Amino acid sequence: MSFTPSAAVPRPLRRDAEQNRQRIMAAAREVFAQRGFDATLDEIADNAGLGVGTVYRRFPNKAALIDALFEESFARILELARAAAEQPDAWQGLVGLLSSLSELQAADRGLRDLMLSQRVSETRAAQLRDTMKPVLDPMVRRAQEQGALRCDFAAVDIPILQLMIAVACDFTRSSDPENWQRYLVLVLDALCQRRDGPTPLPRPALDEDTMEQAMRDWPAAKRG
Amino acid sequence: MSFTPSAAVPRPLRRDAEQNRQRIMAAAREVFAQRGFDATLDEIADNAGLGVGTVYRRFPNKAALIDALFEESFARILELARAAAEQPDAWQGLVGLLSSLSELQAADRGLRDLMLSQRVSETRAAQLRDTMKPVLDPMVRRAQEQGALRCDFAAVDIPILQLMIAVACDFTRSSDPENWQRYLVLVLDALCQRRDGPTPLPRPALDEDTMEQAMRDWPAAKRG
DNA sequence: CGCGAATCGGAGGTAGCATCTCCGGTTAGC
DNA sequence: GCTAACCGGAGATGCTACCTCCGATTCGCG
Repeated sequence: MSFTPSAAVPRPLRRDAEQNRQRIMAAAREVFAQRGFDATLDEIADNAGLGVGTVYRRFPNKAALIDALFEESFARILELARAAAEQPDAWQGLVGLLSSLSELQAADRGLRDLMLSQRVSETRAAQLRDTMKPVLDPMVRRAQEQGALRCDFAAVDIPILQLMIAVACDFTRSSDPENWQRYLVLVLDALCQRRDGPTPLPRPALDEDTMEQAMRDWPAAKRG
Repeated sequence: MSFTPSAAVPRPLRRDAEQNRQRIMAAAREVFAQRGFDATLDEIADNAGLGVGTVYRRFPNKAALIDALFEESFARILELARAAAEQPDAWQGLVGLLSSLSELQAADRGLRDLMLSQRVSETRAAQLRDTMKPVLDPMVRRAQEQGALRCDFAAVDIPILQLMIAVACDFTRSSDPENWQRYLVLVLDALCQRRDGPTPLPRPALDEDTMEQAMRDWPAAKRG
């Protein structure tokens, strides 16, 4: 039993190979961020300026590549959750967390696929859930005890709300990639215990033409 | 120039053919309701107890079949919208409309694909939008004037909220197909101008195991 | 410098899936 | 009974994504 993370490496990669491995990872980060996990490995290879074969020698398959990138993204998400949970005002913490997560997933589709367990291995998904739960649960309870968060809310609702915001984001992004903020604030107004008036929405509603175009551009509407 | 809708029908279908046409339509209604518009015509043919060839002789392609079913579904949606718009209490009308639409789309995925313009011909989608707009716009304005609906809400937000509820519905349906109601009420609480406390949520949050299973069963998470 | 092992490129093999066609066999109905 | 209309469903077609293969190239040790 070895305690070093990289045990029994028979031989380090040749220098060019190692450099290409880095390039592949970088390209994967970028391409996955834009297109999500259903981007092709061919795309990633192109983006890295390499052939697909090179990618496949370094990573046995697509899942392995995603897995190799998992740790760093996972750490980013966990970091946000921890920071949010440490806020004295738990409601502010929750608001901040939902905002940051929405922003991340709006900017990086791969991260979103990760958060929402799309095309992530079952093990990884479970790992993420198990790590997040003990961080989120107390924060939610505290926000409720402090009287700011509605008491019928539950921590498991968080991913579902993220999913809802993600869809709104996808749908409205073509006209302005920041339009998701409107729907985030709407959701937050749903979560608070009581309020005298609406929180001002940070973005205007889509106008007629934009809406029409959004329906066309929307990837999920593939024609029938 | 003829004013009859079915002009120049060269000859009525043979009796067995006409009966099969009905069977196909019925099967399509059922299968589309369960699986949405990406159900295969092969599935529909099976369900109708016929071969695919028969379906394709009657309808030149899948889009034509969907189109043939469009009118009746379209009428149902429009009917709901009109009824909602006629309510004296416009807020109640809006709440009722969002509820009914959500219920429809939860029970019939085809209807949802129709509402959200997925795989519906551009002409049809435009037709639906143009008909709905003059019904929804005044209702929204009235609800705002009556002081119940937040003033920064817009009628174009309605389809987006439907989309959000649809996703929540998809995600949570495996454990209980009525779970969407929880998220509908959340959304409604976001829309009202002011409230002293939260509207009680009609469904409990998903429990731990259900949540885990939901992530697995979810069609959008196709594995990586 | 030279040589063998490691690496690269990217054209295609393979697989899966959905739409739609084709034609030998069947049936309605005059 | 006879013919035009109809049926069935195997498979042609088209597409897309994952992955493999092998000749050409490059690294880097001796």
